[in-house]
Amino acid sequence: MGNREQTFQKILEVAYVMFAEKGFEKTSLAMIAAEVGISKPAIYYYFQSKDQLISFLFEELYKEIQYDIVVDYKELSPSNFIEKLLKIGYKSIDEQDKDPYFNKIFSQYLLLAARDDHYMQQLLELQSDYLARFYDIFQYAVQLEVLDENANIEAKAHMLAMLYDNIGNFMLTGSQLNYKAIWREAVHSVIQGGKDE
Amino acid sequence: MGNREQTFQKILEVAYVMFAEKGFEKTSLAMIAAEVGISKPAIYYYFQSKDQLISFLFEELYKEIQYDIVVDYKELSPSNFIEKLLKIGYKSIDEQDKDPYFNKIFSQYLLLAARDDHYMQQLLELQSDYLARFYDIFQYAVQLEVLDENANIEAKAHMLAMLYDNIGNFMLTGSQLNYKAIWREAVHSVIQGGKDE
DNA sequence: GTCTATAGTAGGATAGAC
DNA sequence: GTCTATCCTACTATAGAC
Repeated sequence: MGNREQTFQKILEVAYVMFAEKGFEKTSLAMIAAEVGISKPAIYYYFQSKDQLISFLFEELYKEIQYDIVVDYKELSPSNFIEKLLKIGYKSIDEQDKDPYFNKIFSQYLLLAARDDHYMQQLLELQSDYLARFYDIFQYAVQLEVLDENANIEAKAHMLAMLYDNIGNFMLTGSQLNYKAIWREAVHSVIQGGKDE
Repeated sequence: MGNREQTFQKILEVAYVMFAEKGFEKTSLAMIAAEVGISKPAIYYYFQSKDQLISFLFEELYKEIQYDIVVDYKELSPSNFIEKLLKIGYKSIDEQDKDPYFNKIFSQYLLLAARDDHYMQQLLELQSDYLARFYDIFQYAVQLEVLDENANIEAKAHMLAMLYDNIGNFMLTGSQLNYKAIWREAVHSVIQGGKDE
């Protein structure tokens, strides 16, 4: 890795942390530069503007998220279906403990999206991709006869997706809830309810 | 209402809308003053600083939220329990359609809270109050024998509370989901799951 | 109670040297 | 590739007149 690439990555890393901790607006380029160990104008060699730096960071996160929920359908069976569904939630809970910055940054992009169509469009893509993954899993559950085909598959899938999403937000506030128990309850409720209807 | 009170309220109303639309940082006191029809320094007659205006607005919202979920336990019976629980969600969904500003503002205070203990403390109070209300309702459900006492009451209550909360966030992004169907599914899943265990 | 005028500060961004 | 120096703009906040 050359000097150029090194500084570039360092700026991104520092910006990621500072944006998460202080927010986009309250983080000035001067502060980032100081932390990186370069001067403010040097940042302009790598990024056209502060907005472009923020936007570039989003693109990087965007790529990461898309590989977040991965399910290997070949592994799914009627007997291990619930277990696999539980693991999806557990994994997310464990990861959010590890990187406390991610959600702080991400919720800021959500706010930006309310005023910027470019971000909004990409976030909506993420969101619908996200909802679709849960929906796919539930459709497969019908095939496996874990769920009745008359059960309200879509509502069940969206419910779990929305809960999954909000666990991250709650962890952000530092609430010490038993998230795994909540997720377990949700998964069991949804699956059992679908067998009885 | 005197002139003084009138201008004071007008500043708050204008600030509420502009903060929601553009965000705290991108809304200057000059913009608020222009919209109100006074000059910028005039705002300092009513508020010590911009931060104090933001903080005051939060206090007002804080009071509103606390009266959000109201349940009259005398009205609850085994036969109408699910119906009443459904109404709590429906009401929130309908109200968020009406005031699109509330969530946009509120999510900004959430971000502030991550860096300001004062906000964090109050938000945590709101959140635990909120979780407790759902928990109380579910404990009452056990009394009514709508739910088995061995059912995981706490997890069920927290699950519904978190879903309830995130419906607002999703509506903020403009996602056109069938929120009432999702809420209905959640309520039914949770109650039915609890009877069978 | 609201104004005009202005101080003081800090931000993003650019020009040009090395 | 990184620097110094500097510009422009916009903001919060204050002083003091009316």
